[in-house]
Amino acid sequence: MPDLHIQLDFGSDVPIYNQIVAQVQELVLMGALHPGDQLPTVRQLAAELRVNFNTVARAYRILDESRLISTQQGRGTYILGTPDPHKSEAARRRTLEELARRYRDSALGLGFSTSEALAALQALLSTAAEEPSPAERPNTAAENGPQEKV
Amino acid sequence: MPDLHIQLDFGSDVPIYNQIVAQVQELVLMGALHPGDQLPTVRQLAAELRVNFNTVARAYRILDESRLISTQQGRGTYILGTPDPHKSEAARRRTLEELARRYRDSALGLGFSTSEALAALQALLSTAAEEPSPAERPNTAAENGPQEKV
DNA sequence: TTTATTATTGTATCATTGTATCATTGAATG
DNA sequence: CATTCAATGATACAATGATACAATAATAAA
Repeated sequence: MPDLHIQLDFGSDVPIYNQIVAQVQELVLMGALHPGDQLPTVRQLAAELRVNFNTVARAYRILDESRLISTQQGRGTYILGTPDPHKSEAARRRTLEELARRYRDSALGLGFSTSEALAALQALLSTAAEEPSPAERPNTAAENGPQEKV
Repeated sequence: MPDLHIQLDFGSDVPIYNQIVAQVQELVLMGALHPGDQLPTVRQLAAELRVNFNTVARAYRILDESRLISTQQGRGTYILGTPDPHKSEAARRRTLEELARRYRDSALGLGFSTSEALAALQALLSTAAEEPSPAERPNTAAENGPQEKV
């Protein structure tokens, strides 16, 4: 759990929670925080910064909504995996193949044939015609990161 | 002791224990788990899912209270009689569709298109040509399950 | 076999973490 | 002034984790 060295300016007109948001974003961008890293708890950081922990929680929630971190009740908050660009194309491909294997095995385990599994996927993809552009979609999933407290 | 192939989404707002409950219900409903089958121990499943075993225990307790499983201190947890003995074909179909949805969403989360997801599955199914016939799968069912002293 | 010991299983209790809701503050505005 | 509203604080809560415990099984000892 790294010390974030966040510096607040209580005289500023920019709200505390926004200062926290900005500085965490900065730390991630500069590479001081890596995917999977656990952030201080809302109460720890709040004590360090001499603010109410709700203010830290509010900052964390904003960062969570922007998919930069993952806040998990009872577990903590973790830096979320960077969207895509850092993962090599080969690694992405291997992950996709692993997902396909899992889907096939699950279907077989339920007594379906591989052709039925394939047909089910085709049916799903044809019904949901509107396929969101990967560029626009705010990276809903991938959630690889935070479950392991590194 | 079957591997349940439970997949958790730590970023979701639905609690872990509810995700476990839902997926076990699913597995029973579609016939992947039969009366008498022993579930993984709370610690085994917890280690596999990277969560605290109390979380698994909480899920098991909920399933026990709904009379779907029987948790027995010192013995383990076992599938009870299914409330609906005829696992409907519709339920199996719904489960397959849910699995397909998960596969698609995971692929999209990795930045792949739906067509790429489909192609990956097709490639996998073509390479592994040996497909076990569903008819051959013997019902590994409850024939001699570990007598539940309920 | 019988008994004692050890291991494994689920249970109970509390601590820790983030969340939800409302109260308070203080500055902007009329 | 009074009003309003965003920012922050206080409190209660839900989800998860850590630890000790009790019940059952498995094994060893007598």
